[in-house]
Amino acid sequence: MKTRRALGLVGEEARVRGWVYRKRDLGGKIFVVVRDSEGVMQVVVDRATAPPEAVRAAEAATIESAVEAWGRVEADPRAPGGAELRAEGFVLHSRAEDFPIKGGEGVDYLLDVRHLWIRSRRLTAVWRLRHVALHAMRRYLDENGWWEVSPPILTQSAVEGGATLFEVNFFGRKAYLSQSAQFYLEALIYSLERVWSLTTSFRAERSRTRRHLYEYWHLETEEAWARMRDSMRVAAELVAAAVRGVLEGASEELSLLGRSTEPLERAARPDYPSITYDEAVELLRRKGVSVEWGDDLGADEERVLTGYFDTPFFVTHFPKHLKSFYMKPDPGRPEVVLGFDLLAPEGYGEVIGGSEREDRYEALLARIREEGLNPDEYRWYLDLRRYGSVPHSGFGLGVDRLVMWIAGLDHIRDSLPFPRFRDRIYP
RNA sequence: GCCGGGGUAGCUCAGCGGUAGAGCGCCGGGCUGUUAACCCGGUGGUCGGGGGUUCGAAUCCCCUCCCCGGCGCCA
Repeated sequence: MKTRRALGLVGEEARVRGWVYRKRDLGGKIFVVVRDSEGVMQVVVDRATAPPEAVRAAEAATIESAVEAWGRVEADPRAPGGAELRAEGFVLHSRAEDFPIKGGEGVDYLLDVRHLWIRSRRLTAVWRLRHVALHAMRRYLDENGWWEVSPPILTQSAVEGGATLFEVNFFGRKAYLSQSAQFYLEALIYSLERVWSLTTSFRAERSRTRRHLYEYWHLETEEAWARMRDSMRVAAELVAAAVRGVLEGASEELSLLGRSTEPLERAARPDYPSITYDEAVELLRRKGVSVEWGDDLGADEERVLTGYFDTPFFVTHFPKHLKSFYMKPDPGRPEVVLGFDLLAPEGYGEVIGGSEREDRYEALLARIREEGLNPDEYRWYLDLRRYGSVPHSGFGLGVDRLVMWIAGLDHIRDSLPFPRFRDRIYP
């Protein structure tokens, strides 16, 4: 049985198995803290009362050895969790060699032994929290009429800039790892209308920040007939659903991670404020940041802006030249586009980017040419505007960034088990 | 790509021209209740790699590789 259940069986017999988390061998007793997928439990092997073979096994057990123990559960305030197993039997299933992680190691070293580091209680709590957040978002989409679809990862052309593509050899031809499923989702709205996907996206930007991965988990939506505001509402509801899901289903993980729940409670309702790019520039100037209209909002600017809000918030209507060619210009103000970002508070920054898409063939073609892109490469994408084009909008959510904010992590690498960032590809 | 910091024992680091060090870990011993247990003893090194200066280089110089923090780019 799991340690969590065994801890509640005071006065009864229990049997637990797992890995040695801590071991303290005193003269008369051996204390072995056993870790499993649900927590830890202390096993006490008493040299005076336990069978000799159990004592020998406990003596031989090293940190991270796989063990199994059985006996009576007794309440004891000195035991972690308030109860412990008084061993009547103890078996060493597999003795671990000297475990290379003892505590106090540096990040570089720990990343080299990431396959072992991921056993830590802290990281385990993150994976659980992540599961809960993803589950909550999937459930929200499912209950609101969205179809989950499976777009390709191997693609021929870019969605974002071409300089940041990972190239692969496709039987002698060049192909690329997907940066975004957006174009494929756009193709699917003509039959399913509301679609979403969860895929890995790849960006070969040589970023050295704590919020970039080369390979990240991308939750994207696309909806026919939807305007920018419709898409923003979905984005807010999706994030709020994830936050609520974690508050309800991962409260122990939040507390193990030392995460304050106050910012999360404020974000549990999807009524996030929204400002335009123009207003953002105005707010920044008021704080003494020197920005000109048309400048991109960098990390410093984002940080200042997040100081104005204590919930996630939107920034909308960016200057056209700052954003991708597929975003639709505002009909009343063609120098800005109907695009939006959702920024997480507490300095975490951009979690979602979305827009209403350009749905007119000629306008899209003109924008592709304006950007110096080759229209031939976007032929099938342009085709979508030739056969029953409709207004549509969508967004992409960085799952890892959302988890990073919800869990209160100080680096995106710990939002997933084997992060691909910097020059790390091992393990 | 740019700016800054750093590579010395298994790990974290000190040493910064004159015989390679500490703490932790590990191994052995002790201890009837530990919470990263404690006490005693032992173990441990291509000083990231290459070249140079010097009587002598971990230490100074050049090249190179790797790591960390930040910027830009984005999710």
